Amino acid sequence: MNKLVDMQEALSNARSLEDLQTFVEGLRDVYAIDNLVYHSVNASGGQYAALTYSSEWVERYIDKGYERIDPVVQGCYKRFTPIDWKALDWSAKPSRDFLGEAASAGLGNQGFSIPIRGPSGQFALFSVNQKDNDDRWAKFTEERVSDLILIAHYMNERALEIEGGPNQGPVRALSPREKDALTLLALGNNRAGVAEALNISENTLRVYIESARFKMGASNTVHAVATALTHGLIVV
Amino acid sequence: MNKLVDMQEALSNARSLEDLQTFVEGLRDVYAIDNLVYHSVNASGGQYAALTYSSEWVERYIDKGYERIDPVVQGCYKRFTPIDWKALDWSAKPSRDFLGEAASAGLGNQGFSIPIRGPSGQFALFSVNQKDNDDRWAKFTEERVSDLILIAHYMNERALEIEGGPNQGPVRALSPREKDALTLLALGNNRAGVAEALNISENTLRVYIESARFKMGASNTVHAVATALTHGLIVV
DNA sequence: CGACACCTCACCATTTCTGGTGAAGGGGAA
DNA sequence: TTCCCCTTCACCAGAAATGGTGAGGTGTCG
Repeated sequence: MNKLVDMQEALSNARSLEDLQTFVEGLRDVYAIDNLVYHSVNASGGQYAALTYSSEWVERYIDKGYERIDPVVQGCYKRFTPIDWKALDWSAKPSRDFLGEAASAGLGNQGFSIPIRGPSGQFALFSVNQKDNDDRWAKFTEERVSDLILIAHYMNERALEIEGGPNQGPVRALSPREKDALTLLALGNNRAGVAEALNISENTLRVYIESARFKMGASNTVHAVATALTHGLIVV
Repeated sequence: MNKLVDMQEALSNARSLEDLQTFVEGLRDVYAIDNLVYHSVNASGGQYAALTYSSEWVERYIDKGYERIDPVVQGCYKRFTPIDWKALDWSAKPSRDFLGEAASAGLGNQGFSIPIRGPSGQFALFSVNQKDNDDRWAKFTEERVSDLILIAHYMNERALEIEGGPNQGPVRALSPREKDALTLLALGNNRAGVAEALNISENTLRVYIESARFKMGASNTVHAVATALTHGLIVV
């Protein structure tokens, strides 16, 4: 009996956001986990989540803007590798208060999260939460973390493909010169410096910046560079 | 005999970039793959690669700047999910020429790549290249892709931890107001708009932008926003 | 061949940004 | 309590970016 294969198949049949919610609930049961969370944010700020926490906790979390102090979110955004919640920094006072509140809301004491990054600035967090002692939790993570990493990535893949999910439309590709221009600007050059580096006149340079801006619907240079960056159109 | 577990152990013992090179060669032999490539680029443009291609091909590739036309690189930068090279766009003339050259250099006709993204704009590509017919290749990918996804992620993790590898030092954290300011700028607001949104004077806003610039060593606003973005200091 | 996208350059008035300096109250950490 | 960082505001001159329009050449795809 291979749980991983079953889960992958269940995922490949998911066709809607509701299916993903059903999937995380099924995953929770199959792996005997207390709570599971999949949460995705895209470059436009659009969010989508499928989770098994109580709606009271979710509402409170959103209401209070806890994502701003939650060490899981704050810590994972700067990482890319799965991390046990114990390894995060809980020293700040707001963090400890938050921890107490979470416990009151019925969350388990153990957890780990898998950060997932996609193109266009998409970022998702796949978290497992469990009420358990350290020994059993260590055993659980050792056994399950590989499966869950794969499931997290497959789930993110599905979520991005599903209509209305965290995905967002493509942006028109940039021409080589437009990429060059925006890349050099992102690196800190001003227009004069970029024009010199590219060996073109500043007037020509402006045409590239403006056409790139137009293509991406950006309102100014800062916006254009930021958009190109978050959409993976340029690499700095 | 579990190859995956062996490989994970071999990886956890890697302590240097040379060890990673040895690792990819070992991985190639254990999985009976023709060629393997791990290539990482960080936000500062620093690059590191461990691969099994001939040094002639690597030199030629770098010399000619083939990363600019290689559909594998171009295609993967916009994706986050493993992809078979057959599914990429090879229609452009430079792409087809490149394919011919690669074949002459002894590369196999089949391949897939696993894009991996880290924080601070780190991006790595883990590619498998094989000379094989479609049927056997399909069977190979079906059997091995899960293992290779995990290995790719573990390898990237190790590479980032190794001194001199693709990782780069942290940047001083931004204050909440500094984040607000840069975020709104990245979204396309000008200073007047940001000041209004934040309900502060434009003079105050400037202090934030300048102190953020100072912290990140950015030479202007575009650079500051780009840096904050690629280092995961702000989310747009 | 014609459409279309790309690359190159110019001009000009206006808006916006930058650099540098000074100052004051609030809060947390040592 | 003292020190440092955060937040808030002001002034000013000079540098840089912007918006809009026009126009020439090259290459590719159908």
